[in-house]
Amino acid sequence: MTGDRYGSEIARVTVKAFRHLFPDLARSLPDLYIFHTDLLYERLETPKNPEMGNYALPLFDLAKITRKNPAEINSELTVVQNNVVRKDENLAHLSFEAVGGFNNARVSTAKLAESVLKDIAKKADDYGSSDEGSGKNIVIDFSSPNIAKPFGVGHLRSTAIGASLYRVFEKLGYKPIGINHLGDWGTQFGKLIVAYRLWGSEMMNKDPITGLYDLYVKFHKEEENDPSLSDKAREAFKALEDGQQEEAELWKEFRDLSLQSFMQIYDLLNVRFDYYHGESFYNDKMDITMDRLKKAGLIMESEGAQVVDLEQYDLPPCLLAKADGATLYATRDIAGILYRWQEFRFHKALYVVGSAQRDHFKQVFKVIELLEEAEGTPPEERIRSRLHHVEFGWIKFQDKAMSTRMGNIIILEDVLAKATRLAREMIVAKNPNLSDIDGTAEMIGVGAVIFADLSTRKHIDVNFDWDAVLTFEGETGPYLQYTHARLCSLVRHYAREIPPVSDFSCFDRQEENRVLDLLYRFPQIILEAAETYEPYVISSYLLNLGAAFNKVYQRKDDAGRIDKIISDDINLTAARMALVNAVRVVIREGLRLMGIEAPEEM
RNA sequence: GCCCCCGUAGCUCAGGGGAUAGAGCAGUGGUUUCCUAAACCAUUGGUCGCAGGUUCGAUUCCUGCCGGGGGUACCA
Repeated sequence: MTGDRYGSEIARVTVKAFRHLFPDLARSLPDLYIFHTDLLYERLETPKNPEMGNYALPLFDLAKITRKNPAEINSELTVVQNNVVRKDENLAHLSFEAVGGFNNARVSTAKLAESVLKDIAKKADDYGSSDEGSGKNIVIDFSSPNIAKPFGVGHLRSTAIGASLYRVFEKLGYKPIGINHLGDWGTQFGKLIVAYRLWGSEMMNKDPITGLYDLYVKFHKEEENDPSLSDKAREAFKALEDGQQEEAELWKEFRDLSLQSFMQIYDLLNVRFDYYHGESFYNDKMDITMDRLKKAGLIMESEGAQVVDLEQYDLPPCLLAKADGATLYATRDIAGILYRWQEFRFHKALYVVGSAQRDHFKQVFKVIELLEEAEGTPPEERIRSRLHHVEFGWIKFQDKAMSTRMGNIIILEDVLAKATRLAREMIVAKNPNLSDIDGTAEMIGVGAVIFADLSTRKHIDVNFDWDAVLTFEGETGPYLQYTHARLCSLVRHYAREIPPVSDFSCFDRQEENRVLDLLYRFPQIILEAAETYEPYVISSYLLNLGAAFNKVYQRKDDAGRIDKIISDDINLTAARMALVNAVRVVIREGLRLMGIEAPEEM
């Protein structure tokens, strides 16, 4: 219940009331959750409908234990609760109400306003920050596109989720270490080298990445008619692995070209990495890794390949080396884990990789576990429990998987460019005097694309839908940016320092309570996003906050006129501006955590 | 074959043993002498894939089936 002051208070009052109501039960079943503040706190829910209050406790199971009607317990309970609260002026802001089997608790809007607005005014952008992660490294492996292939929308999820988790953990005081595990090694380079030698001159005079991509697609097409190409590709890769100069030079050229083009995209997305250790980075660590696994007695030969048998764990064998001796990606991942542990002593290592690779990570993590057992690593040095595969669903297009090989892919740069162009048109139509039209259009276009990607839970497969990404209305990034821009506009209109609020009693409406309740929960939302590795928690929260505020912003008085934030009533205006500023700060910070910029005007 | 994920409004998605199943988009009707209408308000729309089971209570948990996707040793 860290930080949730009101929840704790409600739990305490309720436990007190239960002890009073059920003294016999407290003796016979002292461990029952209703007699323990922390256990009862765990049972508190947020009411379905905000009008029902700020917290709710369902009493149905209690009805069973006490053999009483839940509604009856509830009405007796609320009488006692309200009595307790009335007698203690420190708790006078709480009230309880019985609604069927739900015991609903409310925090007075004025009190909520006082604590939340003061807190946010003081901490500003640091609201919701903590130092719980202080001194702890979190390795985040994300994005990891394949060299020599275009950066498709399929790679957006890993990039957006990873970049967001990076910021979330950083806000909680951890030291995140972002690693881009580039796919810069493997048999596809054999294919590219062969393709380049055969058709390179005709393809490579256009844009290099498009050229490489065309070569890749062409290779796969030709391979169907000419199986000997596959053998040539294998040979070329073998030559590369053996360090043949000609192959190595080609590889380096492909890698440099790709990296250059990826950097443009990362700049647009505002994503950065601490390391670009791709797969090739581990080439010189493979022998040591294999030796270590051999020494631990984990490796056996099977059908010519070197494997770790995992049958007793219900997993297919983990392949470490092919029959021809070439290593595989599992080997590189294992080497990567060992290297990262040695280098960073991470508290956790996250692998933001699609769910298609679930079995792969299960295998790799299991091998690590077996290695630690075999080597007798002391418990505090073991890393298995620190490793997490943060998996997510596919991005499909028209219900089909996108495939680079088939040439059926949507290029992220095109999507970003299209969204930005559309945003620009909108600005020109609506706010042509805006000073930085191009810069703002980019923030909006890119923000729309990122938000769309982070606005569904990560585990489900999503269909890429041009319309969904290019919509700026409703539950979208631009909706939040727009709300934020209007808040900034209010601050500009107010045109003076927002003074400390002296009287919070003007916050007395349901809609304001809702906004304040959401602001109050922001720190918990960040924690939840970190615990579940789920940026969606933040996007959905921000939409609720935006909608709740817009309701306040556009409410009307009895005469049907907009009840303005800025009015002749100086004190009322100052108080409302404190609320405006708080919402502005939280939306801007929330968007930042998602990797989205918030323009002050749009 | 076996394993995993998904199936909720026309569309895209939330919810996840209990309070009338929620949003956005699309549809319909409103709101601006303008604190940015990229907004707000109202309204239409659901046998929560199907069939059983557990339970006082299931859209939610369990089993089976149907439909979609993914994984299942030398790709990553």
